[in-house]
Amino acid sequence: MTEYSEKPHLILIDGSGYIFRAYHRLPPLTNKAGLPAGAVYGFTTMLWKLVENIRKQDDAPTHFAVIFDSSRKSFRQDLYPAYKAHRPPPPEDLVPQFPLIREATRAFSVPSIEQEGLEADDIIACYSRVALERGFQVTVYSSDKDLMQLIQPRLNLFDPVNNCLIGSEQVVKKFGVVPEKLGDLLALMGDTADNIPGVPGVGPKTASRLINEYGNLSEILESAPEIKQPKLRQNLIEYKETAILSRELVALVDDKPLPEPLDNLVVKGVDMTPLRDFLSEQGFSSLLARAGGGQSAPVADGSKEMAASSSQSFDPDAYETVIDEKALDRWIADIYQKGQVAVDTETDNLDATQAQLVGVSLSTEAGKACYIPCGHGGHDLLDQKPDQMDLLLLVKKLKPVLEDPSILKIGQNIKYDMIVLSRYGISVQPFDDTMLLSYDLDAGRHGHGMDELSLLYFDHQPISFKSVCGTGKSAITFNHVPIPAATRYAAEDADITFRLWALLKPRLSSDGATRIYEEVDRPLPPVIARMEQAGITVDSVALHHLSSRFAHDISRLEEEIYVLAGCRFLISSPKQLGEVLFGTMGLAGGKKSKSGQYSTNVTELERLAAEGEAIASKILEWRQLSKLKSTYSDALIGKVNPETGRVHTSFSLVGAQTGRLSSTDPNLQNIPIRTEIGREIRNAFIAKKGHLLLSADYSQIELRLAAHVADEKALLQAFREKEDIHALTAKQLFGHVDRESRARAKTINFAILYGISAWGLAARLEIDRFSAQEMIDRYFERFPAIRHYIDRTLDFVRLHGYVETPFGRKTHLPAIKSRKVTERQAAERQAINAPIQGMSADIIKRAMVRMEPALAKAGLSSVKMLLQVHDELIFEVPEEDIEKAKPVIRQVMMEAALPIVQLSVDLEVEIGTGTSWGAAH
DNA sequence: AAGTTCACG
DNA sequence: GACGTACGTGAACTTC
Repeated sequence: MTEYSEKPHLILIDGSGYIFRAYHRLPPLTNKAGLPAGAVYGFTTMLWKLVENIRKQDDAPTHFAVIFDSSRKSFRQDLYPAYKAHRPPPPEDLVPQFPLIREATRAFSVPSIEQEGLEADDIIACYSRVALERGFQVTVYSSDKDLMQLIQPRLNLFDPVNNCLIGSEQVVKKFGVVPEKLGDLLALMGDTADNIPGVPGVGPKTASRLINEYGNLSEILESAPEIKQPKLRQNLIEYKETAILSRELVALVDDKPLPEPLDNLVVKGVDMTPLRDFLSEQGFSSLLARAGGGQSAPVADGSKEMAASSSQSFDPDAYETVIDEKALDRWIADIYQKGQVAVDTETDNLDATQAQLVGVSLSTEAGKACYIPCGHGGHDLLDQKPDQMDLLLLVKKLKPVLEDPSILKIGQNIKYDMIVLSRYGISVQPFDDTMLLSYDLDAGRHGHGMDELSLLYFDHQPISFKSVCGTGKSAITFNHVPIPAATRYAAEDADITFRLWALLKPRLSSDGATRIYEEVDRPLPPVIARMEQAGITVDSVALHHLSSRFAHDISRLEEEIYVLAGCRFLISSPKQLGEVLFGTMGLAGGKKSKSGQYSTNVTELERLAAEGEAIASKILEWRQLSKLKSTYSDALIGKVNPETGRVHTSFSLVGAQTGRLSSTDPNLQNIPIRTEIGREIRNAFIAKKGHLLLSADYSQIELRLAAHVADEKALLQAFREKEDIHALTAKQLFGHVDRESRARAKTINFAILYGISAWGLAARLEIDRFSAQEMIDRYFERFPAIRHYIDRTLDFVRLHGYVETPFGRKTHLPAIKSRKVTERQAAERQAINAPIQGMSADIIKRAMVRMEPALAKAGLSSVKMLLQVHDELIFEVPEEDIEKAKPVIRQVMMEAALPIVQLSVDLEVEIGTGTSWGAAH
């Protein structure tokens, strides 16, 4: 037996878990030989990362192996033939990849282990037992709940998805029992994926309660007759044998002989030859390049060239925790010397409007960052607070810096920090926002979250919020994070933010994005922050009434639907509904969706309803009411902030590729209006006492902008003469105007904005493709400049890979070069639409920025802007100021494009007022 | 986590 | 000759 001078550490990779994750994460690629290799590639990159990262760790492994399932049969099938019987066979394009994946493992000089009759979990258990007996530390890379049974001192799981360790504590948090009891819990619960029966009616909650009450499974089964709940008692008695069988099935076997001696798993350097051979055989050229040119591979003799590929590496131990005044003064002096600082606030709530400050992190140069805790420790009196900075002192010291006009503050999504800090009397300015920089430079290329940008630019995976605070119910708020961990996380965020700024800011001018950043997006965060903080009042009583009315109608409809269907089923399940309608009931209609399911969407149901199927109209009504109840009346009540009594949405500045805002938690940009019953939801948005809501919306702004960018004289003239634009189109296309032809013309006008296709238009208008094509041809005949605009735009996007608005907002469309026709055509339609939708967004954003100063100048500071819904702004106005406010708002909105863009068409603004949002329309 | 549906501009 | 269709969002729900 070999002796190790260092403390031995064994890492075991659950290979099967990795395979399936790689398969689902990646598109179906093929290798050089034309065989499917998406999973092979994914697995290879994961292994690469793993091998590379492992070397960087302090407790680097001395032993390392990847474990695979050998075949689909294990001893468990002998025990219980139905075990995993419901599992569909692996996808057919995955099957040929299994042997390649084992080959990949060996190419990295890593042992690949499997054993007939045993599952990977069992082999892992066997190695773990032996290693622990020999005094090893063991880490199992898997998030499989069965493997969590193994957790004990010196053995942890590492969850590769969330990048965090899973120990006893996490198991208790997740399941409510210690790892030793997990087998009993899993046996009681059962597992549908593995077809482990368990005890009916027992889920995770009941199982953990029973275990904590009675100690273990056999005690529970023995004490079953005493249990109070009749159904549970009966099930525990009746399914006693099933429970015992389930216990055997979930138990991991740890006493089989090892397929390879433990000593054979010792970590060696990577032999480059087989690795390069493998990569080149598969045609993984980017990886080959990284492994090539005589450079050594990831683990080879501990060299650092992989880590050095990013400009400067990240060292979490270099970050400082600042808890005394002197240290803070040193940082402030450094900020004044440098002239700029990256700032990030840590709080106890993701919702900025409710968040308390927990700490602040600062960074003044790459690699140099600190964290200043000021709100750690629990909030009840008994909880001890750690040594940290006094909150009031911190605010007093930081306020002059954050408000100093000569110091640039850099944030990643700085709107959040502005909202938090404003509640401590700090108004941050001037500022840059790295998220907005990225958005204005690279919309359409990738996302703009910090983790994604860090990985992209620095090849560095930041410490995840999840790994610090956990997820789901067991998540803790940041004030409960121990300060050393908080420093590593928070200071790193400031460090990354600073580095992103240094990288992205210079690109503004070289990429031609200065105008859109400076004139449209950068001024927005404080404006939107104030809107979010203002919130809007909802009438909870009215919403409650609506909810109960909906509930009543929904259950009535349910009964009627069941009668018509002749059976009970989950109406909310499209799968079950499709089977009932088109299977059991035998209604006409075919398989529609990609996954082979019957389509049951509005169009289908309306078709059935028109054919006289009573059940279809009932389902449509049921759907409408369920939607209104669950998404609106129920949900909005829960979103009322207890402190303000109002609902505060969060607007995302980078949510849409085109420059539009988006709204979340709750989304207040999709409140119903199109149906009578839906509009009642909108009526529940009300003005506060003595005020009215004012809604101002741009009339047909996108069509006007299309007319402008295309310079289509016929359309421009029609707008100038205030003609009904859809009626005009109807007249041009059909020679006459009535309700029907105007509605069709309206559809066509929209189709133009969206990038028309004969098929799409045909479906919408329920005509054949040829008539649709004829209509499109006629449209272009009458409005030739529109066709010219489309052609020009497509030429441009094919040449440059992006389109842009007159304000310089770019949308990148890399799919324009796709070899797949459908992807390419989709990109073409986006290219036609993005400049128009984007310009509309630019204009309303400029109006929003100018609105506050304009109102203030007119003595209307009490008018509050509350919401933006793409072409509409909602204000709350004191009753007596209504008439004075209207012309100010109208003028700002109409002139918002000036002076950068002189539109060849007027923008019209329609204004309505009322006590509710519904009434203001 | 993906797929389906549906609310809005 | 087949493909699969409007553009942009977010939330709830079921299924795997």
